[in-house]
Amino acid sequence: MKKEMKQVKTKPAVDPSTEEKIKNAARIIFHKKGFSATRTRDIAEEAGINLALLNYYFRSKEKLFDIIMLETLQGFLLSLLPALNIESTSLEKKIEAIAGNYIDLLTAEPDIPLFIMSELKANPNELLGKMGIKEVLMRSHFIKQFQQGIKEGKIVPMNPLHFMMNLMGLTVFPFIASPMMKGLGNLTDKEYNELMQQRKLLIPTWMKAILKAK
Amino acid sequence: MKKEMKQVKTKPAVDPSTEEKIKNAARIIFHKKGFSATRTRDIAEEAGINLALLNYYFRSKEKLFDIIMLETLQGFLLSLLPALNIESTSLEKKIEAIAGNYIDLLTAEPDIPLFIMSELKANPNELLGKMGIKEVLMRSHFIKQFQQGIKEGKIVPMNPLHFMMNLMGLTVFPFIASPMMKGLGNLTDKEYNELMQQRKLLIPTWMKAILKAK
DNA sequence: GTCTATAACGTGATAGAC
DNA sequence: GTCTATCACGTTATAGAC
Repeated sequence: MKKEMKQVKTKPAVDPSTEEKIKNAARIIFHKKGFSATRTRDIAEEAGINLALLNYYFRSKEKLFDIIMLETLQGFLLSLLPALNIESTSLEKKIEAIAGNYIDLLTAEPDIPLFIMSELKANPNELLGKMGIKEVLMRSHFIKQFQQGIKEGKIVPMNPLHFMMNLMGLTVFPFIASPMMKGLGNLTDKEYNELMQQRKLLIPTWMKAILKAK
Repeated sequence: MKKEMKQVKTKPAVDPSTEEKIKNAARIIFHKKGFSATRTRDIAEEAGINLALLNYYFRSKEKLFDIIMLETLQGFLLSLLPALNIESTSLEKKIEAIAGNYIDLLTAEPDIPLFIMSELKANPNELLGKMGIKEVLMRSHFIKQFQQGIKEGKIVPMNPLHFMMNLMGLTVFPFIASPMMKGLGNLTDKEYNELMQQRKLLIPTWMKAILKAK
């Protein structure tokens, strides 16, 4: 019996609502600094609004964070699904699509992986369970092709989790470790991004080799 | 002209000094929660001492953190060196040693990688430069063997950084992503550790395949 | 809805007795 | 060296005017 009605936004892209402005600011700051290190004042400043408005719209720092966390995790995991479930493409093509998509996504938003891993560990919640991502992933066409390949002797038998860890490790880890890697290699951001672009082609090659390695 | 003298510890193992107790507690809490999320009160409680003593010995939370950070980073990176510089072993054997060492280290202290990556990013300092690890790594026998392999046509030409990222990605990433992977795979800690143990043998096989992949 | 001012609380650090 | 008590400050959240 709620009486409030969602306000109709006439030009959401040109003139984002205050709520949107706060969420966008929160996303940026939370991703960059994590929950504990961000102050609500930072978010308010980034959004160009007053601190009180944040609590007016979202009641608390934690509630705002939960929203950002959920959206971020969904964006990260669900971006996999389209590639995973196209029945017409080979396993190799799917690997190519996943690596390419992730590298593009993370080049644009490099803070996401470390944010997710840190906050998921700090707050072992049931988010992953609620999202039902596990079931979707494990029943995907991608996994079916993988197991079919094993059955046909084209792929060396291996726990699918190893396979997922390898693909993610090769793709996502360089973004998590970029401060260290840039430091060890004396690389500028531009040079590092070029390495990442190279990996779009390299990772599928490597993954193919891994599938046959024994 | 310092007049203070280091106190002689008669039984450091049995009866650690207060300073040691605080450092050990700080290491545990900082590794688990990172700088921002840990409160000095947590450290004091973990150490079984009073909060005031922490400031008496280390002056500030930040100074204590810097010590832990330096020691942790050294422990993580320098643990590589012995394996890297043995001239009598093959590249394959070195990969085996590195993967095995890291998996053992991180099974015992799984918080270390996420701690290092997070804090290195939050505070882009010159620690890595100061440690001189870059030079040591790039001039190691390990890298020489790698480049020799390329010259002899036994290894597909590849930026050494890709090689390092791959080895670290396959080895270290599963520890960084363990909350997510355990969630996706519905695994207990014990089952996850078994997967990690399997990887001691699998990673060298995969890395060997990667070196030849084209 | 948006602001200013302030309350309520948590945290790092110190004073001072022992 | 170690403790209790307390300060000083920053931060989240709210009250209340507009």
